[in-house]
Amino acid sequence: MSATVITYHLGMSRWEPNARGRLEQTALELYGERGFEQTTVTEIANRAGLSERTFFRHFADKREVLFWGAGSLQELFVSTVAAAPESDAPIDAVAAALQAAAAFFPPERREHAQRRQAVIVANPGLQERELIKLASLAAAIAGALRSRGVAEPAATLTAEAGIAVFKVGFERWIDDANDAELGDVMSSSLDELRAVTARR
Amino acid sequence: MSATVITYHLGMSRWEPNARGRLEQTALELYGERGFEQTTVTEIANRAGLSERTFFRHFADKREVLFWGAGSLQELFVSTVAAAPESDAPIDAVAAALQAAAAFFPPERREHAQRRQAVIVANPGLQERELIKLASLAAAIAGALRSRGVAEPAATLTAEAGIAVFKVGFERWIDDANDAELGDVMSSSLDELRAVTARR
DNA sequence: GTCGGTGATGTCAGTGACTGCCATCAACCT
DNA sequence: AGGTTGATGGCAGTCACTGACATCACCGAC
Repeated sequence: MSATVITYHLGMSRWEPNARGRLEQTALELYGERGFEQTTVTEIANRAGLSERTFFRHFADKREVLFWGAGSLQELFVSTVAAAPESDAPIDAVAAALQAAAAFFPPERREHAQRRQAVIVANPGLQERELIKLASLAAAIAGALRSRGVAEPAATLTAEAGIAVFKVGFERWIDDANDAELGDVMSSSLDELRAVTARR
Repeated sequence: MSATVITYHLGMSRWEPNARGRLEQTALELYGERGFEQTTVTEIANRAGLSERTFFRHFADKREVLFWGAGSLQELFVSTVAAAPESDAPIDAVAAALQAAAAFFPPERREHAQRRQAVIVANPGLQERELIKLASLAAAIAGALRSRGVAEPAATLTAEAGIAVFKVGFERWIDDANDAELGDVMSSSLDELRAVTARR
């Protein structure tokens, strides 16, 4: 363990910069090493050179530290759905958003995503948090579809279908031995969903 | 508030029977009256004539008391999928399970379901718990489909599509002003999903 | 240049969820 | 009668999370 150096340097501000980022990184490390439940918030904060209280100023709870990035993904989904050509069917607007989202996970990020996902699947509480983030994403997509004039329940069902594809696609991308592009996995997963729900 | 009478009666066992059921009912009442977070486990247990410690012997945590019935619903889903004719396509086996599940919520149970759902939608933590129960349900359905010889990712996608229909259908049934049968709502929701994912 | 406001942080005390451990006591079995 | 079992109570302890208040470098107004 490398001691975190917290000293004042010439030209530096009062505190080490990027407290939130340090907390995020430290938390992922500790959750990975000892497991989520065996890690206390005090440990995370101290290793990051901060106090427990400061952790809770940056993150609403012990789980949220792993999900802080979800907001930008949601914005990307919503803006892509909104920007799709009017002529696109709802499912095609969602398909476009899936491609845009896939671009947020380039091959370089796969290893980090794997570590993160390993922590999440090992703890039910973290899975709960992931699921509610995805549900929030689905609700936002449904809202964007409604803004395009899609009625209910079509908007919600299309959004939920899109999230189902995202979940399955992302999981396959994480687990896949070959290094397929996430966008391709998303495309084939959507195709598969269409095949599976098609009337015979 | 009616005082809970905890006395020993001739021919009765040492404790009032059905401790779990009393805890469940009391918790729903208090969550509804004061809200989930404003209710302490001690309050629930005491009003039910038990101790906090006993609450946690019956339920893993404060949220679980509202979700104890999920197990039997999951069994119903799985056994119905397993019992569907071999000739059924995966989505049709899931459709049959949706109908079987709908029979678990006859019109008489709607009012209770509404009260329960009102508590859940008012609290993010409870929504998280509901979502992980649905995810567990989806995983179980996917497993049942795999036992029928359905390959991945078709099994998981079909199961997730089924859960999406269940969520949307259940919510519509709860909110619906007219008193449609849940089975009918499920059918039309599934039709809508098919329409929305269909290729043009 | 000094002075007061601001923002990020620390400290501390408190509440409540949850757990481990041990005691109790009626019912049941032998 | 005596031993076992099962559901419970009591108690101490940990830890997540919150509110209130103090600190102190920075920064802009004067």
